[in-house]
Amino acid sequence: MRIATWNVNSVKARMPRLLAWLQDRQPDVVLMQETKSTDAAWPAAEFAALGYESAHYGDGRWNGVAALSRVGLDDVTRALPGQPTFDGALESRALGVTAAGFRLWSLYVPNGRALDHPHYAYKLEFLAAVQRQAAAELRELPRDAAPFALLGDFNVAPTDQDVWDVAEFVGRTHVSAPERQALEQLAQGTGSVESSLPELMPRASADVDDQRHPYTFWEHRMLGFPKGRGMRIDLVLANAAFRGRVGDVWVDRDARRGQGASDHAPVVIDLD
DNA sequence: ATGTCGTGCAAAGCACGA
Repeated sequence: MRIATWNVNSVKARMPRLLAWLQDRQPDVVLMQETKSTDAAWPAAEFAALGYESAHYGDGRWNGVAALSRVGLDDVTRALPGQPTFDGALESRALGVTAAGFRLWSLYVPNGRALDHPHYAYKLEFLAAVQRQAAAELRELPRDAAPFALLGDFNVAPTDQDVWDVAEFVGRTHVSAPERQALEQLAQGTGSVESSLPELMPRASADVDDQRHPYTFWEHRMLGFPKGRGMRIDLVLANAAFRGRVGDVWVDRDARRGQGASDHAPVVIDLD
């Protein structure tokens, strides 16, 4: 069983590489973020041709979350109960699905923009809503027997080692104490620390700058990838039932290379 | 600090978000 999470930064623009990647990597389940698609424009038929059912929840121009599965796709939940709005709008940033008995959430956490920006408060409120929903769903699970995970673009670097130069981030979002505390609360709420811990990543590419802290995102701007200026912000938070089945977690850096790449690389989880 | 992308609108240039 292979589960992946990937911020594709427009499904339309990524389609050629995405289809090739599915055929090459053969994931069973893929959680996507930033599809930038409407439900009407979602290319379900092209995914179906490769054997994937899909569910999509999208605004159109911004956001958009989705799930592909070739092992069943049920109990689709669009948005978090009590999810905060921004400028009065409910944004498509959360999609819950059940696949092969795995309860999974595809999450695109708000960026925050700046510490004094309303988007930052929105980000913290969103993380609190994730926490409430995770806690509610975990209470329903039979004695932690069912695997549960929160996957996606959290827009938070868990530690100082998860950004290319911490000095660049002083006073900025993604590294602030409240964001990291919200992430830590989430980790506690799932009965787990992150699954994408360094010791679980033996298959990280040989040319990774720091294999203990593989990045998942490099800005398109400023030649972020060629210069190695990355961040680890695409995360997997999982309960014990999920963690107990994890054989390997790795960042697919090849998907970040070359023309037509998203600014995020997929995080791939191989389970027994 | 911002060299790149992607989108939508309404028009091939800009505003916005990241």
